[in-house]
Amino acid sequence: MGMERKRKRKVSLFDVVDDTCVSAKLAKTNGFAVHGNDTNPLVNRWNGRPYSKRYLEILEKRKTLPVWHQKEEFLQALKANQTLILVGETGSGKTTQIPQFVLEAVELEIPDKRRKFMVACTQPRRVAAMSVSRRVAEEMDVNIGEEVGYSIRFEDCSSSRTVLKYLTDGMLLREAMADPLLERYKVIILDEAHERTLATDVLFGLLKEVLKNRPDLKLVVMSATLEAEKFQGYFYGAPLMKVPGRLHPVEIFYTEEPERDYLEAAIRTIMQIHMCEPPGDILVFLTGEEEIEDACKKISKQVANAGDVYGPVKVVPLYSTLPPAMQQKIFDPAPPPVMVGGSPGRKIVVSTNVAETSLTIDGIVYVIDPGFSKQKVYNPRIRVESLLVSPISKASAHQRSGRAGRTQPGKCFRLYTEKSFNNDLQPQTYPEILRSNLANTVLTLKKLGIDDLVHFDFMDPPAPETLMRALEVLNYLGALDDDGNLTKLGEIMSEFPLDPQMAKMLVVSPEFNCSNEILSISAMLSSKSHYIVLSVLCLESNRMSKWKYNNGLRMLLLSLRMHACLPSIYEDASWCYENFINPRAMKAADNVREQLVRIMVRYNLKLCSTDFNSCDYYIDIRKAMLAGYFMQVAHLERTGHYLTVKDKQVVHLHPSNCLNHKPEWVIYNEFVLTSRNFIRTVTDVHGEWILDIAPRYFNLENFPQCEAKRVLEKLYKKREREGEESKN
DNA sequence: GAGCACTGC
Repeated sequence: MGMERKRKRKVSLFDVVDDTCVSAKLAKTNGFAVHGNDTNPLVNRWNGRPYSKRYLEILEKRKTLPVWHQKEEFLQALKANQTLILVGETGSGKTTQIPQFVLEAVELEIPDKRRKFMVACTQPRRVAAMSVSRRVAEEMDVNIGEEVGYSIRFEDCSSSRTVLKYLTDGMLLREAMADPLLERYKVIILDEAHERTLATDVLFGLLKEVLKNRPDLKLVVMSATLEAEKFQGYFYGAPLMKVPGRLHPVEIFYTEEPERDYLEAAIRTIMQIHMCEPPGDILVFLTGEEEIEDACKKISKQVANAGDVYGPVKVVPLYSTLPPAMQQKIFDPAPPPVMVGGSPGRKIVVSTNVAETSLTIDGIVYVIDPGFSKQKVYNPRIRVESLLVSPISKASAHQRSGRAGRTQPGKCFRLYTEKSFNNDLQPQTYPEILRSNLANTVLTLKKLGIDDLVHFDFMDPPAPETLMRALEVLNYLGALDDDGNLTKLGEIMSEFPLDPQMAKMLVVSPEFNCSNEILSISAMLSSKSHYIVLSVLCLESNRMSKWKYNNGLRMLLLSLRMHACLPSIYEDASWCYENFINPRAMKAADNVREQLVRIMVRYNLKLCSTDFNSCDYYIDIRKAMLAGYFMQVAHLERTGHYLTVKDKQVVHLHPSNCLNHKPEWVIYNEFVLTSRNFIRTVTDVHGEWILDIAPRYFNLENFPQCEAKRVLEKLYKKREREGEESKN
């Protein structure tokens, strides 16, 4: 209800607040008047220039895409409905063609030409947004960034002339935070909706509300086929259009019996294909880096043992944290025969789920699918996200097998029985929203003006406990008041692309006189800090002892400080080497830092540092960290183990920590559940600070009985005594 | 004394 009221108010402001006036004027001077020139088939209506020869060539190819056969049908359905669902498999051309069809059919200027609207098309991944928009700009014979553009974090490649914008789903959600009715758009296309990313799921619910308040806005939801009816039900029975894909047939094979060891079975299958099947590259899906590297070694060894009768093999690992140069190897051609007339070579790609959606490798003919992947799971009771090797879904298995049929008919070997496929695999992977900590999402929703989360129309509503946990965390952080309304602090926090704890730490850091340092820490933590230092260390264990000799934390903070002061220093490769720093990761962190600084400046948050020679320098930093992470405190018990405060989980310092002793109180950035409960990226804090900085969370009245409580009680009493003494 | 599925802002 609250949201609707707010929205309506915003609509009434429509004529007063018109931030597109400038762009409208620009558009006119940029030749937008040619818009009416549709009748001249040789002139591009978007920029008034004659079409190039290349345009006409591409146009002929475009017309052979399956989706073109249904162009008229689509345009009629679009005209007649506010929401439309379009399902189509890989190769239908929907991602590139549908937005162009929409442009042809929708009036993007209001009659007096004071306002110009856009068409948006969302993608779950940045690379897709970039590459697809480039392709479409070429197809439309315009320059990228002008009439067709894209917008992703760190890069807005669009202009006042842009009529079609590809953007990540997360980016559209960000835009909605500043413009809740998405008033700059006339049509919004949500692509790859079946992937059910957190951002897409939030956009679903949001757009349903926006559509009620914006009768002129249209929504097209594009997805793979499997969940089409569910989407239809959710969007009030919106019409469904099906577009055939264009893939080569893939023959599916199951095992007769369940496999006990999928890794062994996968390698056995590879060898069978290599020795018995016609030429063609192989793609194997495994679960993680270590498993993949291990498998690659074993495969190379077995191929070598098989002898020269069979063709040569190139085994290539693939996972997202692999350096880009190594990732490129998946596109290398298969090796040539060893001798003239010998058996042709084969490329074997051993990959995580990246090859399922994000990366496409042409030339794959055989897919081996053991049926597992690492998936995120969330336990709201102890607020911990962890990764678990779990069976994949039917949809995922389908997607994997499709990877064999991109260039010619292929084969997919599923290392489980057909019965297991039918009975054991769930139809869809659980959407991310059901497997995540929602603190950040709830903050975003509040900022979007959604007051009543319980009745928010989620396609799959998260567990009430997960929502309650998120509300509780935000309330303790001061982002929401006791009625669940967004506070001024919460509003500022929501502007930062960070988790709420980190956003809080950053927003309050000027009070501790260390925002320059906290900016660096936030930037590095949110761009995976351990890769900056530790991956280098692991490779050079002989240098590690030298590094360990120094106080690790101080060392890291020192480099942080240099980072804060001299951002160009990491361009010096030898300096990076000497200081155990990965320049690529450092550059990424610096990008993040710059973005955070811009937000700080926008909200008048002071950029400041304590004097480096002051003994308060590190203390101030640690206090600011505590101000964000006081809900992630662990206490060292007399038994020598750490217990997380309140949740009372036994945890261990992750061996990658830089501490040379076990402090009584620590705050941690991450709780990871692997062979044991580990807390990773740990900083020591003092009990006295806890009382000062988070008195409400550490209020002893509703505190479970434990050693930490007794220690805190003593500290409170000591403080009382000191207070009285100073009075006397 | 362990070892990060994949995205995104």
